[in-house]
Amino acid sequence: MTDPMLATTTPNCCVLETPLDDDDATSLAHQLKALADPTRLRLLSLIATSPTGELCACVLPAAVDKSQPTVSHHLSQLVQAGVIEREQRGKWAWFRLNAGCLAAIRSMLGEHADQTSEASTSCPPSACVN
Amino acid sequence: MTDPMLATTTPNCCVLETPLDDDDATSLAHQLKALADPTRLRLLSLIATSPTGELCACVLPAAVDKSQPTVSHHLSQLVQAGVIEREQRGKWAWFRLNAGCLAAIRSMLGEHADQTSEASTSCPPSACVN
DNA sequence: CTTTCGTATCGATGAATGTCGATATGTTGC
DNA sequence: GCAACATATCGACATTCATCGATACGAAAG
Repeated sequence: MTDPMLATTTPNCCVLETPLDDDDATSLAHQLKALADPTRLRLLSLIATSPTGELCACVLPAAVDKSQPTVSHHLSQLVQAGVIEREQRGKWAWFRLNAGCLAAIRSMLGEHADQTSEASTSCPPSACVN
Repeated sequence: MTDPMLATTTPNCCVLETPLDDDDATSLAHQLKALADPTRLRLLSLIATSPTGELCACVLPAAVDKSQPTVSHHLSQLVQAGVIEREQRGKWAWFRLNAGCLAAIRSMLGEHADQTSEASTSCPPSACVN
């Protein structure tokens, strides 16, 4: 209605199709914020790449070199964001990836961002880390 | 080498393939942090959905209802992260999406996150916003 | 050259966040 | 019930960050 050149495949789902309203922007920002931390990304990555598809919390403090409360805190953030799922098994807590959530976040970042431009700079050349 | 069940399409690029080392996690976290703010997401979305593909900075403070210094600050963050590009044209600054960067971030979140699971919860039911 | 106007930088401030030690909760085994 | 252990919660602290007013920079116009 507002813009005739859009409406290709996805109606109004992602950042590249329709200007986000405040609510959508806030909720997407929440999701991304849950991912936007080195320790949480490493935890997520460890869980996601586990051969069995799940990982016991007991190995994680050592794996990411952080204290047990810190790891517990980060795991809670990831669970609350819906990126991973928690299961109590005896006295151990096991975590599993929720791939659907990650896919949803990815699609919010643009369903067809690939065909639009073939990675001009890929991203920041080197200024990225700072 | 470490895990025989991987190596499907992407070698070692994303969170779902290989456990991230500290450096990769830090740089990905930086990228995501640049996106993980409601105001920046709205700015990005406005620029990305502009019919001409670019937008003058002069319209943005009103568009997102934030002060001019605040908008300038957020635009700088997005430029530094490589998500948008800046071009000085006369006394106006114009911004354009760098779709390649967004695609790169998306692929870091998982090339084939789609086929792994069909959005069980999609994401957090409603607890997401808080 | 001076004024005007768009944008960036500076300084300050209040809020959010990552981290950890201490402690509470909860589950297993004796 | 009690001891042992895995995990969560609490309180505190340092750091980061979003925001804005004031101001500096830069380019166009007169």
